[in-house]
Amino acid sequence: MKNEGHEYRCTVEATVAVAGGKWKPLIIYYLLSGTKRFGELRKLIGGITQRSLTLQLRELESHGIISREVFAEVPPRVEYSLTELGFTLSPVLNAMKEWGDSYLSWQQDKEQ
Amino acid sequence: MKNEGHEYRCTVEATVAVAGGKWKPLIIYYLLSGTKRFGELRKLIGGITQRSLTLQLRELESHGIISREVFAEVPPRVEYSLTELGFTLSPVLNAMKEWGDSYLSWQQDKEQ
DNA sequence: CTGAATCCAATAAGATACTG
DNA sequence: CAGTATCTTATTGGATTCAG
Repeated sequence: MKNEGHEYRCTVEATVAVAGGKWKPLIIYYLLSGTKRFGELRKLIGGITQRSLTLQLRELESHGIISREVFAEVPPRVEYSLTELGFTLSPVLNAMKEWGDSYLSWQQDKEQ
Repeated sequence: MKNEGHEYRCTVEATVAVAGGKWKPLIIYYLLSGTKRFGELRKLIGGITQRSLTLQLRELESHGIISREVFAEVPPRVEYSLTELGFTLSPVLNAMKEWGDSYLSWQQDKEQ
C-alpha cells in the first residue's frame, strides 16, 4: 500500500494508497465521530497492536488525513483528529459502513 | 485481509475483508462498467502480475462478488463479471473514485 | 489465452519487553 | 499513557516455467 510518487491510471488507486489497507478505514471511520486518544482508538478497533496502530497513524498523518496533538502532561496524552482533508473521506467510509451492514444481513438471510 | 468467521465490531471491517486490499477495489471498479476477460483486466489494472490477479479474482469469487465464466474455445476465454451482490458495492467504489479525483486536484493546487 | 506451480524477496503484522 | 525496539511469523508480490 505504498505507491509513493507514481502516477495513477485510475484515481481509485490514489484512494487505496492513502486510505486503504487493513486498518486505515477503521481508524478514519472512528475519527469521523470526533477526536480520540491513542488508547481509545486501540480499544475501539480491538485486535490491533500498539505497533501497527502507531505505524498506521503515522502514515495517515504524513498524507495529511489526520493531525496529532501532544499534551505535555503526566501521564502523557496524545489526541488524533481528522484534518479538513480527512473529513472529505466521509462519503467513502459511510458507503463502506452501509455496505458492511447490508452484507451481514444478506448473509444472515442466506443461512436460513 | 482474511478475517474468515470472525465477528465484526464494526461493519466497516466486513467491507475491508471482502473488498479491501491493494487490488480488489480496482478490479471491482473496472467490472462495474461490464464483463471483462482476464487479459483485459490485467492490462487495465497494469502493474499486477498474473498470479496476484488470479488470487484476487478467486477471493472475490469465493465471497460471491464476481462470477467466472469459462468458454470451451481455443484459445480459451474466461470472462469475469460482477454478481448482483458485487454491483451493490458500486456506491463504495464510486465514492473512492470521486475522492481520488478530488485528492489529486487538491494536491495539484498545493504544488503552486 | 488463461491460468497453475514453484521458488524467492519484500512487506505487513504480531508478541514481547522496555521507556520517558 | 503512548509509544519504541527487537524479534518472529504471516501474507503478499514478483519472476519464471509449464500446461490445457
